[in-house]
Amino acid sequence: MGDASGYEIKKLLEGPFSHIHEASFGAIYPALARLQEDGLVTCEERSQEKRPDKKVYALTQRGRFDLIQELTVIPGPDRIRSDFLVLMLYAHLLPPAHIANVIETRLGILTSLLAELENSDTSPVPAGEESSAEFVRGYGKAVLQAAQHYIEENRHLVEGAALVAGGARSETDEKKERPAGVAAE
Amino acid sequence: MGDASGYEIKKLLEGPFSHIHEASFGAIYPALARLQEDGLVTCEERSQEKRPDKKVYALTQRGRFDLIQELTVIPGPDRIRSDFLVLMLYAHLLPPAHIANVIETRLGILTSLLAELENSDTSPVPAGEESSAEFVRGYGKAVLQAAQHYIEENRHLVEGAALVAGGARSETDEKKERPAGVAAE
DNA sequence: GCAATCATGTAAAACGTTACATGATTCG
DNA sequence: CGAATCATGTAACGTTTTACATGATTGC
Repeated sequence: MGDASGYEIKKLLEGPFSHIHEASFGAIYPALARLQEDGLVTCEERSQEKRPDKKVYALTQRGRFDLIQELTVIPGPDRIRSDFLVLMLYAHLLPPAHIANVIETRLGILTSLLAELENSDTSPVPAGEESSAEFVRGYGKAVLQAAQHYIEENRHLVEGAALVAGGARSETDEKKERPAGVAAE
Repeated sequence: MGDASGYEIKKLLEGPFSHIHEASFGAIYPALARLQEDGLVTCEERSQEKRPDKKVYALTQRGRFDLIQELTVIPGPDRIRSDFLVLMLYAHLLPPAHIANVIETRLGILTSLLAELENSDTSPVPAGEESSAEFVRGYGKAVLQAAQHYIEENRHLVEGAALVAGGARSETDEKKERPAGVAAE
């Protein structure tokens, strides 16, 4: 999708592409070095003023060919690790105030990911790639919004869990507790 | 969520929990062995007729305590690797027939995952965990359905070239991959 | 002044998958 | 009769994170 440095790739994977894939610097930099060794990308060093130098990588013809080869494999199901959902599965074991806190944090995460997707609407995309990029962005929006709405409308299922079981509600949250949404009943 | 063997845990992560987390046998069996060594689970060997023996693991009190400790960490964003979305990002580089095939396969995967979630509605859940389990199942349904609907209504964005090329959309496409790859435009 | 952003990279350690080994039973 | 399901496990290999190292500039 155009030339980029390792740092820029990381930022993309944290922002508008966070619903697609993730990678750390320790994965990205060695990968770029390997690709360059194999002649699949070229590297152009750019000096910048008031900023560290950067290395901008670009696909070679062989690189593009190899990419296409990789892409012909029919993809299996997405691989997901949701610490959030694992936690929700055991919501009944935890203090309701903590669950409320987790839910608020999650809604904040979803809101900021959606905001980043909206922002990237206006960012330029190379010719011929507009509709592919639009499809992927739209997919992210649809899924993130579904998650957001579902959580908003069903949070009572996990925040109410211990209300039934216990008589007293303890304020013994050793973490920083910011309720903000426990009341509704 | 009750006692289980390694094999059963794997089946859960392939079926009703596939939208939460994944793990292979090579991760599960060593993990169970470690947990047992640390006294966090107990293991009961059960002989079965006409089936291999199985080892049924159960959380100990210390195991449950440790679990709760782990769960008090506020979860970050979900970690996702979607080969499907990566491919869609480069849809414009691939033959439209191949994209159509990939889309059909994906819709099939989503349908079967949803079916498994519906099935698990009727499976028994230990007392006190009903609403947590329901929340997580409902989340999965909401998100998978959103993906399904989005793909159905926006597949033209990535299959676009096929529309230009003319009507003949072959239903004879198998789930098998055709190594076409280089096929010209 | 302190934290964050920009920017690249290495090495140890942790993590996880894949492939293999074994073997009975059931389904088509 | 071959494939899938049930069932556990190991080892090699590959991948990935985490932590460290460095350093200028910008924002609060």
